[in-house]
Amino acid sequence: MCALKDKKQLIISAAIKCFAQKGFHATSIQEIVDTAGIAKGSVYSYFKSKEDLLFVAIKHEYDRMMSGVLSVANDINLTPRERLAAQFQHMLQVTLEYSDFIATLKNETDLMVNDQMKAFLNDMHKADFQWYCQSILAIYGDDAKPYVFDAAIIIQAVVKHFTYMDRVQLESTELTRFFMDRLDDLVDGMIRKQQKPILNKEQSENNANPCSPDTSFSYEDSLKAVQSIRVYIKQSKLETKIKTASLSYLTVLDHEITKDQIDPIITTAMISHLKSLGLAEILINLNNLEHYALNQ
Amino acid sequence: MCALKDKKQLIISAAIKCFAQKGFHATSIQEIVDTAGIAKGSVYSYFKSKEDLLFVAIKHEYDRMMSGVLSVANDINLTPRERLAAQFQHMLQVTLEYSDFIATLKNETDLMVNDQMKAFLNDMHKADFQWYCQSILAIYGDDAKPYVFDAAIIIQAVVKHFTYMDRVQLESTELTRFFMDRLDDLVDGMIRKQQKPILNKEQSENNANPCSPDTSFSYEDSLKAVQSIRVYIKQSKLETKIKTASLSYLTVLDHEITKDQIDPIITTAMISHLKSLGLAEILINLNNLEHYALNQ
Amino acid sequence: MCALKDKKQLIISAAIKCFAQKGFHATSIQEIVDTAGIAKGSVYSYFKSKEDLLFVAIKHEYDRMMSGVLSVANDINLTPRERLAAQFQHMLQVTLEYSDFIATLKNETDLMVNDQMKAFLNDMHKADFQWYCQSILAIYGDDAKPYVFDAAIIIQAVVKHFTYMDRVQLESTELTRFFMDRLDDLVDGMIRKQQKPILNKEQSENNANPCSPDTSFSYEDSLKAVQSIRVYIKQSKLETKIKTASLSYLTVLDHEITKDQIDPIITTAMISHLKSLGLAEILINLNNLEHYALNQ
Amino acid sequence: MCALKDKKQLIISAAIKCFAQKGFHATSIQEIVDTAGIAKGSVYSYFKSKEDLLFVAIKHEYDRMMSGVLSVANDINLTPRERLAAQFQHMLQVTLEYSDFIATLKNETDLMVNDQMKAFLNDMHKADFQWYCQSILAIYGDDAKPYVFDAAIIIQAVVKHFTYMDRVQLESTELTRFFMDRLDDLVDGMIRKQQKPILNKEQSENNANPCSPDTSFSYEDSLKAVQSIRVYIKQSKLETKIKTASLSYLTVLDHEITKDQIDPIITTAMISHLKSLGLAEILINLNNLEHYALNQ
DNA sequence: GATGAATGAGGGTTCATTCAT
DNA sequence: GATGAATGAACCCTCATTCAT
Repeated sequence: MCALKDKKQLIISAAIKCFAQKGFHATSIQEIVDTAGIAKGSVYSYFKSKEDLLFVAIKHEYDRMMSGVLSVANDINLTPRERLAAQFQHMLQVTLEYSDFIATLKNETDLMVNDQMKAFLNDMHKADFQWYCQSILAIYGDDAKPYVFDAAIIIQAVVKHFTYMDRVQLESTELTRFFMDRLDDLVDGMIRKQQKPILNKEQSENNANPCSPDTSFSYEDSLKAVQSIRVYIKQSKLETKIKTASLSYLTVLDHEITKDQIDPIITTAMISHLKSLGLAEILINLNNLEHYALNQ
Repeated sequence: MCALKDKKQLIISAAIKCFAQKGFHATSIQEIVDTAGIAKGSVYSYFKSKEDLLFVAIKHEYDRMMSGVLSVANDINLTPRERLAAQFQHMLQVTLEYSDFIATLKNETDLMVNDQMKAFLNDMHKADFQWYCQSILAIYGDDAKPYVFDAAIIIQAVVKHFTYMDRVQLESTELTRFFMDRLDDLVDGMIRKQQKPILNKEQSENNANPCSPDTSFSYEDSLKAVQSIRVYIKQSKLETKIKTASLSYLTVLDHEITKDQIDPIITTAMISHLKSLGLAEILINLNNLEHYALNQ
Repeated sequence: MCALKDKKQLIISAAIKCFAQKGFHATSIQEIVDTAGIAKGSVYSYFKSKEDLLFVAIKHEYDRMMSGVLSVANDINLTPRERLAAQFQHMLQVTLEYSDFIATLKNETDLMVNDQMKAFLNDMHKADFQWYCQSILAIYGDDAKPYVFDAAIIIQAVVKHFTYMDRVQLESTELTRFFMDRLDDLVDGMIRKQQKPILNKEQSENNANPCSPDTSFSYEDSLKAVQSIRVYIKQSKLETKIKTASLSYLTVLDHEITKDQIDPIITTAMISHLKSLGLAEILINLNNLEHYALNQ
Repeated sequence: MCALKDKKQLIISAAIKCFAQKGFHATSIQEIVDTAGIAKGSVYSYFKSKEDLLFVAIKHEYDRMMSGVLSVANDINLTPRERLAAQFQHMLQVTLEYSDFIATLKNETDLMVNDQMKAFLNDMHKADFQWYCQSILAIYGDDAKPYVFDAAIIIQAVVKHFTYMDRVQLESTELTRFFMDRLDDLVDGMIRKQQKPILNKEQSENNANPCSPDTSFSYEDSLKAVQSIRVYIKQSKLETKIKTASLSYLTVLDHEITKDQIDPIITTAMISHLKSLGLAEILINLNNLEHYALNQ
């Protein structure tokens, strides 16, 4: 009964371990199945392809790790400061358990095998960043408001750096205290100095964005992008009504792009509608289209 | 002669550009030569293999970038604080020029194709970190001494994070001011709070060390390592004198390892001599031997 | 200089020979390269895929064979009867030379690996049939007009059967005489009996039609078909003007299909335009769309 | 018992349907079981292998179709002409019911997966042809005798062509009348013109023969063939009496082959006896032996 | 008897590397 | 020195077949 789940998890664990050691592209399916101790063909009972295995594995490990982290981080009996500290502490504690997953994540470019992965990694970074922003605002109040992004990006960088430092065994309680102290130092300093912040909202959203719009996006690329989105939507399981509407928006988009003069209002509106579908798989293409359309 | 150099540089640039976009393993030689506009066979006139191309390209771009950075950073007319600021500023300014190189570096695991690359990346990180340590000590004096590593690792993390944030165009003067201010905030806070530092020298040396000594290094492994080094040195193009001396050191090392009681002084001395040859290819084996010998 | 052409021809010959012996799907690339005496990878220098190799090989052999057949068949110094006889004779004479190609063609279903192949085989059959129709009309005059299709399909069947009868060595002059005599017998009999013919124009067009419109074509299929055509046209090398226009027609088609009531006039017009592009690759989809649209 | 039969028939029907659509090699067991709505393993309860499934399915469908065709065709109350007409008509009427089977047969090469299949398809063609020969002789009398093979091969070609023309719905009564009329035209013409016929008995036997005896059959091959037949008979489920007799015949055959002078009478007799066992599996070997023995 | 997860040989394809021109 | 056709190892993936349940 549980055999299926177990085997899938077995493959995921083996894959994550291999990806951590050699990266996605340098890892062969053979190495994964050898690690898992199963036959080559079995992988394809559970995953459509090597790419799919990567995506499912990353997503699954992320969810597994986050479920623990968030349960602690969202404890409503804690003050915001205690909550952030709790989150730090928990994350540091599970670092070892998820060391392979974390090591796998270090190879951004290598993991971006398709738009789905790009969108997922992007979402991960953004969610991470936003949580820091919220925490900082809650802890330090309105005085810190202008510096939320500046502080968040620093703390994100530091935490990432420490979790990526493999094999170093640091005591998590002390390290948590250290992070909180440094955050205090930073925010206090920022508020005291009252200088212009480095990052505004928009810039911060590009933070560590592994799929920020491709500036070399061409006319042909945009046509392909529309096409690709159309295909995705058509085969999606959206309500018929929404699907039809979305396809209409796409047609409009197509017309706009083909025109000599792109109307930014219409284009933005259409893209906005499509973004609101919440389909991570097409997000990157929408971003690219948006960037292309607004810079013609 | 110059034509040769030009072509080599052309290939390196094309390779770095491709590696930046897709990673090392996902980039084919064909893509590189297409980008460079040359024939496939030509790559092998200048580089032994794809791995060699990666190594030479990374090293070359690193040297090129560093020559600029260091020339500014080592300006003796500046105070230590001004020097660090100058280094920040310069690094931020050249970020765009070296964006492909920087993007290539983001994929640590993907780049570690052999011991040579591992050793080189490790050295890069260490040199970086040590420069920050020295700067901090020089700027903040003895009060900061206990916190040098803590501060250095944070500032390293932050700078790396910002340089890796691609395409975000921030004004370098402001950003430099920002980095310096944050460093002030952090070091001031650390000194004021007078808490126990997080990192000691040893731990800091493992910082972001992608090829720290393999702790599972066995007796057999160490024998193999010595043998492997011996082979490498024999076929190397070192001066005869130096080569002979090095092989003698190796013989001593071999004896030590085989003994029941390894003499740390002798062992360290031999390894130190061998490290001073500057042969990146044997560095990792030397590190592993060192770790093994000192932990018996 | 000719090496490239030679090698391509070598691969084609080997492939056709293998396909003739075992069929397309049962033939591995390894067998083909063993037959050709080259390395596996070389196939992919000349052909995109095994499917592409099949298509190019069939098309190439067909053209090669037809160039000879047609040059004889179109000799304007001959009477229609002599022309048909000349065509028979020539075809029988080259049967041996092209025996592998002819044997390959016996496996209709096995060869229909994609729409391109389906369309090509269909076109082959149709061209064949039409040539017989024209010849019969030219030889026997208006009296034979009602029976053109009936006679043509019989003679086509017989010729095909004899060319497919491998290993039987029949004298081509006698066989040609035989074919002409039998055709005389048949047409004379038909005219004499003055019965209703079996085939009308429409039915005859379905003769051995391996890709007549798929009657189970669904709404989703039609959307996919439009999509597929759009992709094909976009990546085609049509003039920009024509491409743009074609894409507009497609958009209109898309709208029509999505509507509750499909307008047959508009739909037919759009499909007609697209058919006139002469792109064999999209022909089958257009046929399917036409059939679907007109039967809603 | 009946459930078993039903399931076997279910698998056969599903298999034939799939083979018709995509051919044997391009059809996977998975597709067949999906079509049948059963589990993958079940196929192997009823069939030894995919090849066996093909063979049994083809044979089964052929028998099923022929039982109907023959029951009509052998009606002794009809004149020979009425009998042939009845056979035509019946065949045309069941064309739809057996359309998948007929479509499957179109791919001769694809179906020839082993000697068993080759022999079976060959036998099918021969039986077909011989029935036409007999019918023609019975209808047109001795005048037609020289032209029996010529007429039969034409009518076989035409009927095959029409049955292979899928989806064309022609009225079977009219088509039967058409076939009979055309046969009249052809035979009348042949008798009237009194020319030398194209095919003699021997040539006609090669008609569409997909597995005529292997002319390169060697002495060693013939020994192997006898051995192979012996093994097959030993493990067969023949009556003990028949089995013993058959093995004796084989021993005689063995002796003959080993002799310097093979006695054609004895050899032919032995082979004839063995052929009469009706074991398709050994037929091809018997044919090869016969060919070898009679050409020494 | 029925099932479908597991197996691994073998398929098509890619690509680093070589070498004759 | 420059070229790119040729090579074949190794990749990802499919699928006929087996077997424990």
